[in-house]
Amino acid sequence: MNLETLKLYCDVVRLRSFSRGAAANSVSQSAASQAIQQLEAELDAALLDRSRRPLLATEQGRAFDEACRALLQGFEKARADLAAARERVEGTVRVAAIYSVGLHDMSRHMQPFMSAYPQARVLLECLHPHKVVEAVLNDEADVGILSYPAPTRALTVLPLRMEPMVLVAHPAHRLARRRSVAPAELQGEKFVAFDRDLAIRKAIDRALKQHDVKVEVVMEFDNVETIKQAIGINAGVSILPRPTVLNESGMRTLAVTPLGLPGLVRPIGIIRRRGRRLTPVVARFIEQLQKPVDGTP
Amino acid sequence: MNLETLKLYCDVVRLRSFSRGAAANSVSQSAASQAIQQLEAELDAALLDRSRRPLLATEQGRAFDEACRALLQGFEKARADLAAARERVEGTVRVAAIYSVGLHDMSRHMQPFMSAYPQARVLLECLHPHKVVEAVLNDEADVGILSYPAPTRALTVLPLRMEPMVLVAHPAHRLARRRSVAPAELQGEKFVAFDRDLAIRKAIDRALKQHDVKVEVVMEFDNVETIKQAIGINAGVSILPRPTVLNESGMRTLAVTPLGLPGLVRPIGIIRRRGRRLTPVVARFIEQLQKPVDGTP
DNA sequence: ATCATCGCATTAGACTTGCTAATAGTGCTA
DNA sequence: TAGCACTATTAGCAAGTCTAATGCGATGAT
Repeated sequence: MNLETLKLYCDVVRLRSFSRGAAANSVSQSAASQAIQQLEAELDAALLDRSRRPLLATEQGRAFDEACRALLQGFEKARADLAAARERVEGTVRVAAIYSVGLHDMSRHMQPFMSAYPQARVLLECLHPHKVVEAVLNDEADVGILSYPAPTRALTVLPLRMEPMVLVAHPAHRLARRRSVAPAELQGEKFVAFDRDLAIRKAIDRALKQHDVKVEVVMEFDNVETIKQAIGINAGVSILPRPTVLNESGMRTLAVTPLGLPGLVRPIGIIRRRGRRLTPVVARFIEQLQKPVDGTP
Repeated sequence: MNLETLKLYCDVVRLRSFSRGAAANSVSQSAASQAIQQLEAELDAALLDRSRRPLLATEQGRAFDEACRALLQGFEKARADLAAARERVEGTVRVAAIYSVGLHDMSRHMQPFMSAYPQARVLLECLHPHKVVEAVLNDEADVGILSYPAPTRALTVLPLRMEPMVLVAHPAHRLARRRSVAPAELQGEKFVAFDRDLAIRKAIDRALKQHDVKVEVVMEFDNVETIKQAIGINAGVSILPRPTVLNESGMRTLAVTPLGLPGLVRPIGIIRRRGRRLTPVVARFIEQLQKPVDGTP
C-alpha cells in the first residue's frame, strides 16, 4: 500500500478520468488502471463506478478519497516539518561548558562567531563538569568544554589551552602585596579548596605535596565563583586559574600573585562524541574556540 | 513511499531495535535495515541514531515517528470505515417505484422480506414513472418498479405481472350495478383520463379506438389517486388497473366492473442497470417481488 | 585493556512487483 | 448504428525488494 497509489487514486477521482489521473502522475493509463484495481482488491471495496462515463466515485469511494486527501496532506506536513527541523538543527551548535569557562571565556568567542555566521545559533549551557560529560554522551550537546578532559571510548578530546594557576588572596592578606610567592610560604595557610572529587583539587593537592607544603583547608566548594566569594570575606587564600580572576584582579577586589609552581596548570579541552561527523557549523565553532582572543594572552 | 515501511519504522522506534522491528513485521533484519535506509534517503533526514546501543530516534526521528503513527491510525480508520460501509450497503436495497405500485403493492412484499432478512434495509421511494427510470440510471436506486417498462441500452427489464384493467365509476353511476360492461357502452361517456404522455393513456386510447369507441375526456391526471378522487365526485368514469382499486372496491366507495377488453392490461416490471452485478440482498428482494402474495391472485 | 557477543550494515542472487506498449472491449454521442 | 474516446487486459521487461551470508562496530565482562 503506497502513498503514490493513494495520490493517483485521489487524482483519478478529482479529474474523473483514469487517463488524466495517470497523466497527472506521469504514468501510463495502464499503470493507473492496474494500480487502482489492486487498491480496490486490497481494500475489498468498489471505489469507482466505471460503468458510467465520465466515471464517478461510489459512496465508499468518495469517503475513501476524503480520507486519502487528509492522509496525503498529513504526510506532506510531516515531510515539511522534517525539512524545517533539518535546516534549524544544521545551523545550531549546542555547547555545554563548565561554569568557570562558560562565564568568562565563551562570551568573548561567541561575539566574533555570531558576526561571522549570522545564520548560526549557539546554545550555551553552563553545567557541573560531570554534567558536561553526560550532556555530550547523551547527545544533548554537540561539544563540551571542561577542564582536565579525559578521552574515553565514547569521547574524543581536543586540547584547547593551559591556564596558569595563581595565588588568590584578600587584598588585606599578608601575602597580597608580594610580587611573587614561593610554595613554601603557604605552609599552614588557611585555604579555600575545591571539592575533593574534582580533578583540579587533586592537581593542586599533588603540587603542594611535591613541595611538602601543608595548608589548612577551611572550606570546600565545587566552583570558582563561590571560592572567590569566600576569599572576599578573607576566609583564606586559594589557588585558581588566572583567567577566572582577571576581572577581580583588574578591579583590585582580589589580590592575584604568581606562584613558583610552573607545572601547575589547568588544561582546558573540548570533548565530542567519537565517530560523530562534524556538521559545518560545529566545525567552524571549534575553529573559533581555538583562535586566541584579545585580552587572553 | 509505502505504508508498510512507515509501520516498520514506527515499530523499530518503538522496540528500539531493527531486529525486533523486522520480526514484528515478519521480514528479515536486512530488509528492515534497507527499507529504513531508503526511507531516510527519501526524506533526506537522519531519523535514527545507530551509534548508540540500544538505538534511539533523533529529535527529527521522534517527530516523524509521531506523525507516522497518526498517519497509520488515520489509514486504518479509513479502511475500517470502508469495511463498515460495505457491510451497511450490502444489506440495503434501494427501491424506486411508481406511486400506484408502491402504495398498494410494496408494503405487502416488504413485510415477509423484512422478516426473512431482518438485517436487510429497504429504502422505498415513490416517484413519477420518468423519475423512477432516472433514479435507476443515476444509481440512486438498485431496482425500479414501474408500468410499461421498456428495455434500453442501459436498462434491463424483468416482467413482474400483468394487471387487468377495469371500469371504475361512482357507485351512483348508471353503469355501476352492471356485472360487466362492453366497450361499446362507453360511447360518449364522460371520462377521467391519464396524462397524454403516459404509456397507460396510450394503451387505453388504442384499445378504445380498436372498438371504435369515443369517450369525452373531461379531466387528465398523472396518477391513479387523483383520478380516483375525480371519480369519487362523479366527474366521470375511468379505466384503471384492478389492483389499484382493490380497497375502494371492497369498501364500496367506487364501483368496479370488468370490461370486455381482454387485451387491455397494464404490464408491471422491474428495471435494473445493465451490467450491474446483483448483490445477494438485491437478488433476494427481486425473488420476493416475483412471488405471488395472498390477496393478489 | 582485550575479547566475546550482540546487533546493524552490506552484498549477491532469486524473486516479486510495477511499468510500458499493444490490443481488446465498452459506454457515449451524432 | 457507427464512430469515438476511454478503460481493461495481456505480455514482456526493468526495477525494486526480499533473503541468506558475511562484515563491521558497539557494548560489556573478565
